Amino acid sequence: MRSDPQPVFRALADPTRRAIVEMLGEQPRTIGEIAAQFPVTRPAIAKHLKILEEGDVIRVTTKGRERINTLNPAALQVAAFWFRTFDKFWDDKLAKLKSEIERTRP
Amino acid sequence: MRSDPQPVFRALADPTRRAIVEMLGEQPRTIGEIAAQFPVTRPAIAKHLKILEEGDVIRVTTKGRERINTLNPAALQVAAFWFRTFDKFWDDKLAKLKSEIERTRP
DNA sequence: TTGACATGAAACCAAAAGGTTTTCTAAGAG
DNA sequence: CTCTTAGAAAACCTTTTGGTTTCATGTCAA
Repeated sequence: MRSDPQPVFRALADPTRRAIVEMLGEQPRTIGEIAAQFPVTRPAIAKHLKILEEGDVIRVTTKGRERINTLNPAALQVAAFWFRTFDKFWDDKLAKLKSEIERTRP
Repeated sequence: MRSDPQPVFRALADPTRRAIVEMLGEQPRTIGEIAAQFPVTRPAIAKHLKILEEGDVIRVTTKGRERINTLNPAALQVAAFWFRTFDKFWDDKLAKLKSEIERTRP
C-alpha cells in the first residue's frame, strides 16, 4: 500500500487541485463541469487534472466525447499514510488504539 | 485547530522538505546539521527551512550563533485534518470509531 | 584581538508551474 | 450532411521554485 507519496503530495500542493479533489469526492464529473466551477479556463483545469491523474488521485474514463474524472481515494491514503510517522506527537492513546485496530483487522 | 492548510501542503510538496521534517521528528537540529545530510548546498537548505517555517511546520530559536530548528507537529495536523474528508472512502467502521473516540475526548 | 565557524543575504540562473489564446478533432443532435 | 459541443494540443507568457556562488555578519575560543 505504501508507495512513493511524491506525485500525490505534488498533486495536492495546489489549492485548485485540492478543491477539484473535494468536488470529485462527491461524484465523478467531466472536465467541463469542473471548469465551470472555477475562475480559470478549461485548458488550465485540464492541466490540473493531468497532474492529478499522474498522481493516480483521479482515474479517467472516456464515454463518447466526454471524459469522466473519478476520484481514486486509495491514492490519498498514500499521502495520508506519511503523516502516521508523527502520530506519536499528536495523541499517544489514540494513536495506539488506531494501530491496534488496524493491526487486528487484516 | 483547522486553519488554512495551503502553507503546510506547500511546505510538504517537496521531497527534501519532507525528509527534513522526518529528521526533525527525531530531534531538533541546526541548519548545518541538516545540510550535511543532503547533497545540496547550505543556502538551499536554508531556503527550504524558511518555507517550512512559513508553514509553521518548524519553529526556530537562536542560541548563540546557532539556529535550532524544531518540528511543530501541530502544523502537520492542519494538513492531516484535510484528509479526514475522505475517511468515508477508506474504512467506514474505522472512521466511525475514530470520530467517536475523538468526539468523546475533548 | 584574532581567527574560525554558523549563518544571513544578495545576485543570479534554469527549469517548472500555472495560466492564456488559438487551432484542431471527434462525437451527438437535427 | 452540417452544426454544435467536449475536449485535445500546441504555442506562448510570466512568476515561482530550487538551486548556485559570492560576500557579509556575529559569536565563540584561543
